Amino acid sequence: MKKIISQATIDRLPLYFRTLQLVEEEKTSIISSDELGKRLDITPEQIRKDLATFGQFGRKGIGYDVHELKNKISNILGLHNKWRLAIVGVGHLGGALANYVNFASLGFSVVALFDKDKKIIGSEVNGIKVNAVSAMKKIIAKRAVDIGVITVPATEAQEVADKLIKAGVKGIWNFAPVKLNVPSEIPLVNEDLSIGLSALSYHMSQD
Amino acid sequence: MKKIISQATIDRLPLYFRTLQLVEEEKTSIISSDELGKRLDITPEQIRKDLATFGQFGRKGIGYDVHELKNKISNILGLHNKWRLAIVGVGHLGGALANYVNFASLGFSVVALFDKDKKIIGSEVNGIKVNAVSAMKKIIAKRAVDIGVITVPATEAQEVADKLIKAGVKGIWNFAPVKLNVPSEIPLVNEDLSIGLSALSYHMSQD
DNA sequence: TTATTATTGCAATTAATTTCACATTTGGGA
DNA sequence: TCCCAAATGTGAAATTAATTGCAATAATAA
Repeated sequence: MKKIISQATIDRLPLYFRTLQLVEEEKTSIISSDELGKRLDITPEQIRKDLATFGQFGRKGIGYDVHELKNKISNILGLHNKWRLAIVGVGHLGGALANYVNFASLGFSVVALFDKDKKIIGSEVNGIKVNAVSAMKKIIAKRAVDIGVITVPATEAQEVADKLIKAGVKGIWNFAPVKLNVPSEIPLVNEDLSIGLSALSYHMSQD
Repeated sequence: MKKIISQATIDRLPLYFRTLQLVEEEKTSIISSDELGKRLDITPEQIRKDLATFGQFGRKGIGYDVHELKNKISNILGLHNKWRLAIVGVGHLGGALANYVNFASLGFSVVALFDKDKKIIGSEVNGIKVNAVSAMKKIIAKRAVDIGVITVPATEAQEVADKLIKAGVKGIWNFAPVKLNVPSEIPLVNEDLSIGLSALSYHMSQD
């Protein structure tokens, strides 16, 4: 009885979650879809519809319990899993992600770093030692890595993806600007910066 | 006679553009929607529909001229403008973006860096000197900056956005996980890493 | 107690996007 | 020259997503 939730809805849930975290810190215990919508520029109807896809637990005339809703969304998104990440490619972007503090508030932690460059292997980034790509299989198993983060050049990304999957990661977060082929049971999310930048360029050119 | 192109289509155009760049390097002069689709995992019908929104210039029975199509997409996306970027917040992420080479192939260049931390101001990143946020107005005008890139903490992002707009930038690329209020004539693109990561977590939790 | 106001949940509708189906065009080979 | 295979372009159908309208519920104040 798996309810199908649309990708559009899934992409809005983190926004709700983050806003609820902030609201919770403000010691507010109830919030309406209207207020949540104002903070995020999303219509309250859209929010109610999104939330309704996974059950009803708002209270008519009142609103939603902030704490309860936050936990519910956290569960839907699987954030209680405390996912463990390995970053492959400790260049500028990989290094930045290794230091990215916002992960922690979502329950993610970086537990391994890999690179193929001998000049980088052995150094430490944010307290984590950089290992050789050749040691991937062993270290990923040992540190119980769930998610592989790919921050290598596009030309090497497919090879790295194959290795990560062979080593046992359960999902891939890809920053390389290339389409990766992965088995259908391995979730893959692409973070393609050139799309957003190009879209910005497009909108700036319209007048 | 401005043709309205959907955001979904605009987001696919950079993928077509990038693939065409690669195909061009392979010295291939003609490509079919079928071949392009295979490389990107997008149906050929979808590609033809997307391209049809801005005119018809494929050749029936033949396909599309790689060079012509690439240039056409570049023009649609406004990539011929050679946009000039300023990055505000030279932390790990801002520093990584300052070094990001993929920008160049799309015609973007980073021409200014700003931070409020006195320990960082005056240092150089990728050959560009980091300036104080207080010098923003003057430097943005002088260096003809088009796009402001926000890589400061969420709590400071709105203030930075206001300053960038006052200084005259024509678009904003925001990496801070917060909803920014900007005038409707200033295009804004949000690059929210927690959305993708949360979506990955969601899909990994479904079984 | 009763009216009023706030707010959710949901069905119906509308809008946007994708997929399908096929007529049309082009080049090449018999 | 004529037929066939390979492609595009596009209207129609199907699907997916967003919006609208409203009944139902809860708290509060008269």
